[in-house]
Amino acid sequence: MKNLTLEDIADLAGVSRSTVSRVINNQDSVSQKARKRVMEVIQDTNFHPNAAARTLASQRSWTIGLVLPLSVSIFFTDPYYPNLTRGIAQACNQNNYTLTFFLVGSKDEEKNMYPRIARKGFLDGVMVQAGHHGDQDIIGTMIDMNIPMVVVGRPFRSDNVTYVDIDNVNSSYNAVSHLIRIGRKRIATITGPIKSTVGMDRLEGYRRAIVERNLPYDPNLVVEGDFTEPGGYYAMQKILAQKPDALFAASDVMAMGAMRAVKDANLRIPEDIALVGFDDLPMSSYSSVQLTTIRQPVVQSGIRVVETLIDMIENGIEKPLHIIMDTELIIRDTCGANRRSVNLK
Amino acid sequence: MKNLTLEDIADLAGVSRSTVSRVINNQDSVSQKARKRVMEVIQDTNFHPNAAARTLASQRSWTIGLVLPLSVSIFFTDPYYPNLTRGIAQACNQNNYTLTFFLVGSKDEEKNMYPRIARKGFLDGVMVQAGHHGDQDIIGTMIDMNIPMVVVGRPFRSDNVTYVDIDNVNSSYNAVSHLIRIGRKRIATITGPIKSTVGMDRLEGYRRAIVERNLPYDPNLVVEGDFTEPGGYYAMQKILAQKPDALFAASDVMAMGAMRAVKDANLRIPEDIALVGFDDLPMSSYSSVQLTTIRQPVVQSGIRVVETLIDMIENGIEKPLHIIMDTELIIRDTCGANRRSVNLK
DNA sequence: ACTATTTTTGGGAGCGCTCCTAATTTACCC
DNA sequence: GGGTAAATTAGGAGCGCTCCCAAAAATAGT
Repeated sequence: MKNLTLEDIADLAGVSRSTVSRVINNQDSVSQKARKRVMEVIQDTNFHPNAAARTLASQRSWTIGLVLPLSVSIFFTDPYYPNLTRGIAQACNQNNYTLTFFLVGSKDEEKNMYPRIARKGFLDGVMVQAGHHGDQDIIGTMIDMNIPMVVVGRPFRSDNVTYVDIDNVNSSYNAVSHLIRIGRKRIATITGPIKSTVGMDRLEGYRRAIVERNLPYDPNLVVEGDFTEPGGYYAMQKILAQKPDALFAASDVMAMGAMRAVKDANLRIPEDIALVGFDDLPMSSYSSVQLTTIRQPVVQSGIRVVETLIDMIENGIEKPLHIIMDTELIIRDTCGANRRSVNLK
Repeated sequence: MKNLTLEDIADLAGVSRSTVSRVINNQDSVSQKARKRVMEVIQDTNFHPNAAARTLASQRSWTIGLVLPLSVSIFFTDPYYPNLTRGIAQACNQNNYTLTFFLVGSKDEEKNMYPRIARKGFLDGVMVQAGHHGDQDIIGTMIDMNIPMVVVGRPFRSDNVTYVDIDNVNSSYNAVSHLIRIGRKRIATITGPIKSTVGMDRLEGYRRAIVERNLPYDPNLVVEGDFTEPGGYYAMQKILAQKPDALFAASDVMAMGAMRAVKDANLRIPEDIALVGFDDLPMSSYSSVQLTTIRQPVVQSGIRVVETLIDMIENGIEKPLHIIMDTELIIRDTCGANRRSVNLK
């Protein structure tokens, strides 16, 4: 069975190639009669125009890419990424774009992946998860290739780049302020990787809250984590030696690890250690003592990223946009306060 | 800056379009001299051939798709999928294929996604996660469109389809047999969705082990779960009323929920309830009492799926293959036996 | 009825490659 | 050096669309 082409449909419908093309692209200036006839034939033959030919002729692929650089693939243990992906996929479907997926697994792969991502006639635009120094490579490549790009998370050099992020500094400032308000004095933190913007910013929020309330800033209470559960566990073991009365964990996954360490040390949450996490993963509410945390709108961020990118593709690139999504403090059990939620600016 | 084409490179290198094409496609019968010259120019100009044009001319896109149908997007809470995706992405990179991602979010989306997936000039082949009745639609569409396909997990109608799966019946048979061997008498199970092949098969393995050892098959000890943590929790609450002394959970995530229910009921694991899960997620070993479970090679399955598909694409489709990956019983704390691991056929 | 518009239609050119064939160059051998 | 075979090269045709422009058909206006 030979592949059908526009021309075949045209013959069957007794019109020209151009008319069929107009019908398919839903353009006007086609007579009712012709349109109806063509649509029938398309139905009957189950015809779908060849994607490559369309892309070549129109210079548009209706496909966008999501790049998860090396720095990210390590944290693939964090449900944050599946959720982000879900938002992105959903928005792509909604807008009739196709999503292609680049998961960089090793330094070697980067070399030949980046040009492949940016080559012409393939993607209309690109989303890059970033926030580590290593991510500047891919961002630079995309800028050089002049392909529309939206970055997820604030990259290190962000001036000429459109990105979607939350206000990490302010969010964690609020998380820690809450712990102080409740009366805790020795508040520790498990940070994200300190070479990442998320890690830095959430630590900065912690620092500001501490300093602003005239609590002593004790470096022994600050331990770097890696956004994994075991990472949180080991970090918390170190911290426990310092006799803290509260903890701000820069992610829920690390908070889970920390909780485990606290339990293993036979201490109680929140009585001995009050705890606030970050992310509001579904699993944060799957326990008898539920986690107080900062909720960030992961799925919505994904949607926003796609919408922003599509806007850039279809309406041209204006000046770089910095889009900040709202967060919320969800007060549950682990901080010891009464349950409620607080919108953060 | 105009886009470079093959012809431009040819001019710059003082050869013809064809020669440049040969160099790019790494074909022989190009003189050393010409090849060197062309490669230099390609380097200097940072040229990459247009993907759409290549696809149109060669009828190959070097792109494959992963379809997660509606039935799957519900379980996106299970780390199984991120891991599978990781294996798939890794194998794609290795083989220089690009991965596109179709996450079906709603019944409505299906309608216009399936033809889009199968349209010509777009994908060389497709991977479909399946195992529910609802997945027959997409499988049927792909077969009709005659596009190479590998299914992940055994679909309901599997005769004419190539798929990669594990032996679910035998694996859970072994899990339950282990509990029996240890001396447990009232063994309960939380199943997967019973309308899925995984759900059915793992239950069947449970049944066989019970019956074969002449234990009574008590329907009250069988509760359907949904592969989520809260699902496992509620299922276990029901089961606890039946005073079991062991549980086989059809997934680790549900096992986690079950453990939480057991703790909330002030019972001990493994003393009061012995527990075996299924999957061996990393998190299964992140607790003070670590989970005994069936390890399935998720990442490797992903790799195998891709390799099988590429083979079909490049070497044509032979008869349908049914590829079964090995599993392993990982004995840790929750069953009460001595830690070790047992390869399953 | 006969222009003057407007709406609809058809076909050429072109998107940037690959593949094929034929022409050219080079290598080889007596 | 001349003839043959082998290696290399060039360019045409074609992949299946979109876009543009000119031609044809329908409609309007007087």
